[in-house]
Amino acid sequence: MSAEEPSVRRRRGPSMADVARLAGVSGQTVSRVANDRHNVDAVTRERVQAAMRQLGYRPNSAARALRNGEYRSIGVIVFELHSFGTTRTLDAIATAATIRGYAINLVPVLDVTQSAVTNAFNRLGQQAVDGVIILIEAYTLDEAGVRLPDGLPVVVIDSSAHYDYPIVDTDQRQGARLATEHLLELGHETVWHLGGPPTSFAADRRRQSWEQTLIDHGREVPPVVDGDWTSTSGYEAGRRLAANDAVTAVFVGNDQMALGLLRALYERGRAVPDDVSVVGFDDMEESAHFWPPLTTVRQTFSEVGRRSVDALIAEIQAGEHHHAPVAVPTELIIRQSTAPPLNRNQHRAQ
Amino acid sequence: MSAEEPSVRRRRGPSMADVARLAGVSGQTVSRVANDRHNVDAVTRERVQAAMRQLGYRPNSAARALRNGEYRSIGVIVFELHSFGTTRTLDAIATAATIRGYAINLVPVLDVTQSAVTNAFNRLGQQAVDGVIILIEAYTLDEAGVRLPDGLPVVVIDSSAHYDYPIVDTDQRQGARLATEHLLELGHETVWHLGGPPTSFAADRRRQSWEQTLIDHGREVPPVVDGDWTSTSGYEAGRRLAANDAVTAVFVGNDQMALGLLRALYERGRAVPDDVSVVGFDDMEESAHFWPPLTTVRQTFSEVGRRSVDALIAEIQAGEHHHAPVAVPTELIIRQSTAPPLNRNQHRAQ
DNA sequence: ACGCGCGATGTTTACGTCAACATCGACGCG
DNA sequence: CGCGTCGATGTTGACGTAAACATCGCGCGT
Repeated sequence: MSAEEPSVRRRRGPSMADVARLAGVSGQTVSRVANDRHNVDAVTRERVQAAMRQLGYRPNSAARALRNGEYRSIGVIVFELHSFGTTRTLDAIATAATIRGYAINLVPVLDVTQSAVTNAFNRLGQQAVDGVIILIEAYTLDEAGVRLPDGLPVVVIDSSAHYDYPIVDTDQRQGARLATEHLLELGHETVWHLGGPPTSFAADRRRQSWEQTLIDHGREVPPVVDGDWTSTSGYEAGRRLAANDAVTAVFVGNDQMALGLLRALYERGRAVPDDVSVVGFDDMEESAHFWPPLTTVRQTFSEVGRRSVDALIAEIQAGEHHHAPVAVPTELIIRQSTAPPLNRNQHRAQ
Repeated sequence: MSAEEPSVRRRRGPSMADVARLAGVSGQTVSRVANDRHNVDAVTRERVQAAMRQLGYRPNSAARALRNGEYRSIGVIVFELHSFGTTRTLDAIATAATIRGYAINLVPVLDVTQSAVTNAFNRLGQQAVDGVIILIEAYTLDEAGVRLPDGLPVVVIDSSAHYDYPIVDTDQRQGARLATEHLLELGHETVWHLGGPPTSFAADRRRQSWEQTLIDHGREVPPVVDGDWTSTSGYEAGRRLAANDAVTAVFVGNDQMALGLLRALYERGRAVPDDVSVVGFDDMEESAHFWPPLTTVRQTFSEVGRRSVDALIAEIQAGEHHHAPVAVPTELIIRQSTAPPLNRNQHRAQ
């Protein structure tokens, strides 16, 4: 142990040339072995592999990237890792990319200012990536007069269609309609909405679709209350809704805010689902254990992640440019936070 | 403009040589401008920058890495992005690394098998990184007879001390003691424990510390119930605890499981905190809005992330090797899920 | 027996950047 | 007025890899 100690920390590991020397072959043969080419004699291959093992050789990916003109790496621009959706999508992207043989380069936007976004884009421009997935709520994108280098393939998740980039997203419209119609079918006269931040396109589409659904069914459209996706904002907005006896059904923009609303309703003594029905959006793992277990719209984040990686790699490899946005469908998960409305008498009686 | 158009623009962008030609200088001068060296005439600098803009030049990071022998990139091995802690820590790592001028290379372990872990390590060995942060629950590490290439600096988060790598982690012992003593001070005779998976070192340390605290106070140590961090497992384990009238205080290994326990207690008709007090661990954003708002131990994930990046960069740049593990302290956040026990009479009366 | 073909292996070179060294001209000082 | 100095800029080469091309030797067909 003491004799082996690598006291002289050398920056660079062994190169092909070192392996070649030890194995008594040329560098090219080492290269062929490293890349699993077939035209190498079995004996030679074995000898080279032994040399690699002995030296602890690992190919220098910088040299490889320089030589080949591609990095086999995907950049992912992310604003924050606090929301359930972003996290899950990132997870799915990482998995899909890994399976396809691409590495992930995570580029956080440090704060909400324009300059921070521009900065992140610039950083990414310098980064060793073949393409980029943008995973930030799009308003930030819109505000920043941001330009990624031409010729760098880009896929956008959760965004407006302002950009000439392919878009992959959950089918927000379909999900919001599912939620709203579920509540109407239970017999509620109308459905209130606790929405996400107005700056988010996802929130905006859910709001629009909720509104359209109500209109399609000839119902009144109550005023919207906005949160910012956090359960704290859901609680605060929820207190206003809880104080309003006309509210019997609420479609909430995500599960975290729904949790805040549930709390506000309890504090006000309004029973869920007897007095008020609540539907969320996302289906986080926890939602099944809220009290009562939350009826919600399940997003298939894994699918969103996978599809965006597929789209990006298609662009990288073939220069394909799919303009048709991909919309991943949702599914309504009915649990115990929704029920038919009690009529007024029963309600008051209880 | 049209005459100039590089219509056959293939994979590779413009290089220094292209910029140099357009600006009428040597490549070296372009390099100096790109790297903000001071010894360039202001006029020349301006001309070069104009050329860069016109061509959309961005330095080729592969060539740079090859030349300089460093990637300015950190690899992060991650098992899953489902748990609150992992996500937050990753966020903090990404932020800290970016500030220090390092990129993040995210390497997911695709599943729990040994080969997947080994595989991830191998992938990482090929990756363009100067160092590695391991952010997976350590048992997986232990089982896989894993070897990262020598000379590649590594920092481990949430792990055993079996490895010769620096460790940064939340002070699990102190946190568990805080939680347990809080419940004892409220007057509970003893404290039950709903722990994380036995394979997790974090879970193990919390369990040990809870037990030690009880022993130090001369209390009985009840049998442990285990979950796997998910709220579903918390619910299932919680049903057993809820059915046991002797249980008046529970320290839960994380907030997600605590949510499941709360649900189990409600279903059983046991009031929180009047019949049973509950303390969680983590302090997720949602915990403040559980019903009742959860008393919990706050982990400062941002600090854990920052410290691990600091430790890693110190190793990368100076070859320093800190063996002293870093333990980041926790803080008890008292909310409404804990209270003194009702005495038996009152309890039965209600 | 001779040459052709083919598989195994070697040699050369370029990928883009930047450190090291070389050069060149202007300015100051004795 | 000549030489030294210093700042601005240019030239060369090496980082590690892999494609393209070159070479070598063996077996097979006639």
